[in-house]
Amino acid sequence: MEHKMISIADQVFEELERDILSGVYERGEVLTEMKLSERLHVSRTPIREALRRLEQERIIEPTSKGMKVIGISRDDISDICEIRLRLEGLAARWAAERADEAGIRFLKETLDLQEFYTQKQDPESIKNADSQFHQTIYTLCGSLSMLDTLEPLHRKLVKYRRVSVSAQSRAQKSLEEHRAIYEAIAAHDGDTAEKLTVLHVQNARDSILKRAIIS
Amino acid sequence: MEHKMISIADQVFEELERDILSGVYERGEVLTEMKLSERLHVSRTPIREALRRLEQERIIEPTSKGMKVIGISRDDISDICEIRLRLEGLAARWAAERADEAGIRFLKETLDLQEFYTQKQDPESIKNADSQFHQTIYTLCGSLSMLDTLEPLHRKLVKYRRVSVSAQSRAQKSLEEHRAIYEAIAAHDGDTAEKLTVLHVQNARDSILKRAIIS
DNA sequence: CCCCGGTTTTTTGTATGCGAAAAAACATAT
DNA sequence: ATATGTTTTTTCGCATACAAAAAACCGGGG
Repeated sequence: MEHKMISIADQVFEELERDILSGVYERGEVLTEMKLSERLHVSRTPIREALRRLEQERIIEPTSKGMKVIGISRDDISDICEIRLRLEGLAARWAAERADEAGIRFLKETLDLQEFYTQKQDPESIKNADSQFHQTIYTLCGSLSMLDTLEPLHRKLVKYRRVSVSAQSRAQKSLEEHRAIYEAIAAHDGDTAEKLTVLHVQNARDSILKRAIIS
Repeated sequence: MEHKMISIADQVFEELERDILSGVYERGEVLTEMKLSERLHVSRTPIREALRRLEQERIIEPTSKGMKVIGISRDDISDICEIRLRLEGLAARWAAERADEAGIRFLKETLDLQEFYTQKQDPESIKNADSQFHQTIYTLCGSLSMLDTLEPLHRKLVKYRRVSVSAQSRAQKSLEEHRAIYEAIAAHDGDTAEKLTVLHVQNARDSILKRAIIS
């Protein structure tokens, strides 16, 4: 079978995105193709490609001299949460209505994983499993447009979600909410799935906005 | 400071996007860098960049041999309309709450333009003015995340909007709905703006889905 | 002191070459 | 005739060289 070849450009993109979102590169810092090229020991071509993708996601911004790292303001976070509030419920509804058994089993697996790490109290892994649960719903909902819409928004919050979910009480509650959402989706109960998801996103928003001190 | 220079890559992107969305390149057709390179008389580099952006917007899809033009199904259109239904109202609300006087004046101008072309019965220009009105609201709402979310969705529908709006009765009705929305935004009445916009998007959806025979 | 012209430097934009990987075409043996 | 192995072609990924544009610099005149 054919292996999925991971291009250098992809690796650079992921590395830069991770490093920017996790603060390795600070807000306002200017990245130039040349500097990154010698820093990462690859030619400018894949660097350019990665920068273009970051630009399209508004993680960086072109300036007269290089690309500037864009910060995310408290208002941005609030707006993104509001947008998610309107969409995640619909995504969950569609997942409930459209997912097949294999998809539901896969969702169960991600849920089990989250449960495992929550018991372990491993914040980084909890965050990943939490994200995975949402991303899986985006996929199960059977609309690429929904996936393309929610995924970038979700990714932008991931930095602040880590802070949020690392409060053990919130992690526990998040797990319970996920479980309820899963049950509704597994039962193909769109109404309940949507309702529960809206509540979940509201709670997540409150948790993020309460704790987030935006740099 | 000199004026911004429009790169060849940008031009190629816009040309390809337009040609794909308007059917010059058909669904399923495979585009290779070399062919496009000689067809458009530019090197592979800007072609590559444009193709990458089209790929990210899921307008084309990588295959073993070249990039394949992705079609948009009736279900896709329906889903996109449903997503817009949840978001456009919020965008209009924010625009009403946040836009300044200059922004409102600008919105008025796009509305006047639409009125002009509607009287002229010039379908292509009507479509553009109609799109412009929505895009302006996305901008006025003061959330880049909202802009980035709604703009790609809106662009994907533009092909079918043309068909829809070319029905004179719908064009007239759309204009009236826009005017009402404008009034609400100009009066900073978020509730009304949201309500009217939801109705407007519903009507637009019905109009598109009724007429669209997806190739 | 400031500002205005031209020059230098920095940085991005584009073209092109080379090699790898995969697909296609071909040939050969059973 | 088909299956399998080999060569040829296609296509992309990456690196690099060169061009163009914009920013920074600098020296002379107000």
